[in-house]
Amino acid sequence: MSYYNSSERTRQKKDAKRTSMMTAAVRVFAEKGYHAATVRDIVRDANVAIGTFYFYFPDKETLFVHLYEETADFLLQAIDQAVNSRVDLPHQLLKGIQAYVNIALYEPAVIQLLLVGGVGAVPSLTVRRAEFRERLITIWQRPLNTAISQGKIPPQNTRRVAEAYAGAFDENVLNLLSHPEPDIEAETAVQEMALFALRAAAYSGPSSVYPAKTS
Amino acid sequence: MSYYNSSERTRQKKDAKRTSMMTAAVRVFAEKGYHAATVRDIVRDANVAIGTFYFYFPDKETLFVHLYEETADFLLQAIDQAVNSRVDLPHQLLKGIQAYVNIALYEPAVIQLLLVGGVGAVPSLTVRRAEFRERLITIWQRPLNTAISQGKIPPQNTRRVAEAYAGAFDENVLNLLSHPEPDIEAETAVQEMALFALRAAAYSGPSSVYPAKTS
Amino acid sequence: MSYYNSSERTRQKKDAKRTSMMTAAVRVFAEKGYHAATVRDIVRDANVAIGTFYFYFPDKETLFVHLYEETADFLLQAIDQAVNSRVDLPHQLLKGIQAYVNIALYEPAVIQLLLVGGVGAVPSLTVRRAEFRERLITIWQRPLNTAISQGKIPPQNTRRVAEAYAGAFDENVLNLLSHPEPDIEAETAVQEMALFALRAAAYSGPSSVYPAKTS
Amino acid sequence: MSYYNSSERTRQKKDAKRTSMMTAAVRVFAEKGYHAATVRDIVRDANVAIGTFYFYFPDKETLFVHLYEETADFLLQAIDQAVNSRVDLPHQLLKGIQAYVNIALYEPAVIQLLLVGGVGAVPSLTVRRAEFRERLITIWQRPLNTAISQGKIPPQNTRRVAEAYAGAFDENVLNLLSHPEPDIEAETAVQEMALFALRAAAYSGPSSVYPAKTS
DNA sequence: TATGAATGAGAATTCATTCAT
DNA sequence: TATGAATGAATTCTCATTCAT
Repeated sequence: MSYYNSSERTRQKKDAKRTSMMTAAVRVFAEKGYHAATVRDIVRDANVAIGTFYFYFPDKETLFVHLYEETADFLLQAIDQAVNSRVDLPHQLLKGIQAYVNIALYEPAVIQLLLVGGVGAVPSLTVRRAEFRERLITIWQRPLNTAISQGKIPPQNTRRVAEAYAGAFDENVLNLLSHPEPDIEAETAVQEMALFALRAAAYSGPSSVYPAKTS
Repeated sequence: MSYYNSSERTRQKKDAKRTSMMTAAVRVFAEKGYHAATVRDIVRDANVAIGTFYFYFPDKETLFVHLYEETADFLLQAIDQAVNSRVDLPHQLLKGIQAYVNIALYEPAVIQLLLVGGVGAVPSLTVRRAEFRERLITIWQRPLNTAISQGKIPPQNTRRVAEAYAGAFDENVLNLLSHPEPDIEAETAVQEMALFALRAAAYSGPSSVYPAKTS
Repeated sequence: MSYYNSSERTRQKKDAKRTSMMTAAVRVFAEKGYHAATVRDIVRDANVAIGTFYFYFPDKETLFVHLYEETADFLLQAIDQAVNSRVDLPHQLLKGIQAYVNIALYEPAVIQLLLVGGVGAVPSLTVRRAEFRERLITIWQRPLNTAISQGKIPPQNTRRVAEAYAGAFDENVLNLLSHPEPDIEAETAVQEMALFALRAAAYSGPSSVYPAKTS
Repeated sequence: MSYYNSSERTRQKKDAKRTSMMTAAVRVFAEKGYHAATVRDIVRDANVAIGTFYFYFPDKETLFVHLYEETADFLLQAIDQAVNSRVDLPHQLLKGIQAYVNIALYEPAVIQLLLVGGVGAVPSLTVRRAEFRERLITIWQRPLNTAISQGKIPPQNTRRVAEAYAGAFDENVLNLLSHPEPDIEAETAVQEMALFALRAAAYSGPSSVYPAKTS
């Protein structure tokens, strides 16, 4: 075991390769979807032999599910942090949406994986997808509940509204991405989405989230 | 699938076999998704031999795409008709949503096929999916534009709002279906969805779509 | 179903192919043993495509186990019938051994399959092998028990003796088959084996099983 | 595997690693059979890296064959010594059988390896197996020949009888081992096997090998 | 028209073996 | 000597598709 203490560099190399393979896997899965993506596609993209794949991962499905969960965690955490960084509903929505759109712009594979890639593909994914949606909905629901208890918005079925938010934002983001130059339109989109959400919650406080627009 | 009876393509009675295979295909595709559904599954369900499948359809993918389009047409037409049956925004939204929810309740396969089944599965579907979303968005956009020109709602980016509607309704419907007894909750859901949409469009007319609820 | 009543010829053809594939499988399994025999070997031998194999059989292991059981049944039945065709121990042994040796000579694959081919190979075979040995031992044990009750041989542990018979005959047969011209030596071998078995059971009746040897 | 300590090959203490791998290999091969046993299984069991395996052994098959031969040598030598330690047929058989049964009881892996493990599995083993059986048969044949020349048993085909002995003892031992508590029954089994063998050789001298049993 | 036996490309996975460190 | 990451040939099995009847 301790014959050569090269274990440090080896470890790092191994981790690097592992990471590079996962990156390749995300690329391929995002591009082709779970079924159409073959293990051969992945290893070709990662420039390793097929056996190497199975040295690092037990099988294709496990890797996919793992990637899905990791990606979901990443997205949810980002949105959640953004939302929690503010205390008033307008800014909570704005920041949350901003976080979502940013990820969509700079890591489009995240959206591909979570919203498109493996939707009806892997049986064992159905559960994870449900969990992902549930957590996403919860993230949007919390600020709504708070706003109600603070009297900022009237009582309403926040669960349903949060669901609607989640679906609405997905569709807006997907459409944004399908544009030729998404980043240019992004800021406008974020504001419109936030205003949409605010109105939908019957928010009647300070109407704009941008102080400049004082009208 | 009762909704196929309304299709022009199936008026020829002689190919009841073709119809039965398409019905079976919808069932199987909806249940298992595109990839997991095998041609054998379909013909077994339709009680015909596998050769018969290839007499009527060129291949699995073509059939799926065809089914997807037909299903999309069916759904879009139903929503469109419902929307167009009214002239005021509140009722347009209400009716449209109602139509959507009804179809989801009584032909859940439609939702499976369009929203879940083959999303990231079939390459040649990407285009059709885009078209489907586009048309769906257009359906929701039109009444918004009308309402603006009538001064019922303030000017706004109706395209973005319509996208949000489409996504929001999908998510609400999907969540509704995942409940144990969707039909019981359906009416409430429809109203909440309509109110959500109305508020989101900054509608400020008669606040309720149901006269009884005068509060 | 009844469109073409060619079902008769088709059925027969199918059965014929099925049989020919099983024959090929026996050949290959007997020659190479379970693991070394690949499905490709079998279909090559049977002159069909690899898919055809899986059209007829669920998988390699199931086929092998089935073949093993069928072969075991065949051998056991043959020996059992031969033994039961006589009533005195000498002839029972003689006939039983004769049957065994005959099968070994004319269907050597039977011996390969049962004694060599898949001994330590397939987990699910362990049970079948144990059953096969058990039944074989029982076949040899019965005439011994009868002989004891008739006073033809002294009381003894017939179970152990029957085990010894089974093992002894196997080894004799295996050695016979490894000779250049087994059939020439076969008759002598059978007699020697029978005499061996008779002596081993302490049989003291008419010493020869062949009436001609009256001395 | 204690019996390898007696091997000349392992006298060099420096390669305890080699020995530990061989021991592990015997364990694993005996437990799973040649094909199911992977090199990884072996090195895991021996607590070394997989590369180490290939430093000591050219490949899996060579090791197996080597192990088989060594194990065969060990068993044959033990039986041979036991047989040669006596001069009269009854005790020669008794001692030989005793030696065999003892090894089976205390080193069951020996029996697994030689009789079960890789019988039809390794092509290059066929020859070694034949040699092993040949030597085993010879061991049993020699005392028979001696007994004939001493007039203790009538002339007979000692080759065939020796084959039968070998097969019979194998089967008896295998059955003994498959019992829940083999060691309890072992002594009885040995005596019955010896008497079986004596009778089968038409031995008519002092009937019991145990003077006490004077009946 | 209808059948279903037959095909074979292609997918996932295993595992003996090599080799840079 | 020892390690274990990396390799890729080989295997089993699936399934869309074809075609003789």
